[in-house]
Amino acid sequence: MFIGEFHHNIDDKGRIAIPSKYRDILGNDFIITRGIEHCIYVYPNDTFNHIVTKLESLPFTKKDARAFTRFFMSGATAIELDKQGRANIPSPLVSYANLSKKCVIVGTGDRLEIWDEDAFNEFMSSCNDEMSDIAENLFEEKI
Amino acid sequence: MFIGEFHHNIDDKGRIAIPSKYRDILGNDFIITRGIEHCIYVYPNDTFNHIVTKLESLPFTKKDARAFTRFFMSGATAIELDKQGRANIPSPLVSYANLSKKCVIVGTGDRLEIWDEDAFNEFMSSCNDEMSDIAENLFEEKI
DNA sequence: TATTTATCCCCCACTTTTCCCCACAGTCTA
DNA sequence: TAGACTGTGGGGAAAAGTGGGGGATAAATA
Repeated sequence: MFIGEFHHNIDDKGRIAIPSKYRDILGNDFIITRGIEHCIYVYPNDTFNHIVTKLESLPFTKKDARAFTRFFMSGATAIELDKQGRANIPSPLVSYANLSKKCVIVGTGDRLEIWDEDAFNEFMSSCNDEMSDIAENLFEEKI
Repeated sequence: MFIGEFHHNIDDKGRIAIPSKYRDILGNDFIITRGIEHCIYVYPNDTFNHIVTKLESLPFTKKDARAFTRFFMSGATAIELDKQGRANIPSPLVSYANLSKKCVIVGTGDRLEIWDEDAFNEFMSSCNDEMSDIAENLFEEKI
């Protein structure tokens, strides 16, 4: 399970070090793709394949299915870590997530997310106040 | 499986390089045809044949079936890559997809899509805002 | 039928990008 | 304090993408 928050730099070549703590779970190759809030999702192969299977069950004749599949699959890239444990982020994803230099890598259970540091701080502070309301509607009964 | 996003140029002769990453899956000959959002779909032969079978199962007595089959089949062309790994796009498809110079080639699971860069950016930014909503309604239960 | 015109491929050469390797600095551990 | 590990930066070789020229084949015209 992915937990925690790490602050790493992405360099001019689009390389960013994956926290060593995660490498055991991720292995040497895995998938990254566009995330919904302009961040990057990092999935172990199994998890990603599972989502793809779900998406493939949707017909391409449905507009929303096309849009989401395009969004999700076109952003996806198979990553292999180099000997230093870094992932090479393709430039379309770098610009999608507005990664400049300072990045944040956070674990969110079944995946990692890579954020631009400023964007992450902004997002977190913007919903900190609402968190009480957000939590309110998540579950009906006791968890 | 086709994933990823590549930015290539189409030249005056209508040639565009298919990303080398895809050539293994596609092989040397495959099918391209009109896609729904004014882009070009690229299918391996098997996949294309499978869709054709599906379309043929629709009765020609239905107006929509006739229209869509006509749309899909009339645009189709068999492509052979040249020795540089480029596909020659027939001019009707070039104009259908408004390809000028800068193009985007994206993988969407079972096929590739070739877009004019401007058109692609426009489409993606137009549905970026909705992507959260779209994702919201795609699945009811956990995927 | 012969000549011209156009089209399509193939090949070569250049540029750009990508990938892989090495090196260094800071931190933690034994 | 020495050694190992982690994160960061840069250089060089190889691959991928791009553009243009030339020859073969097909179409068009006299």
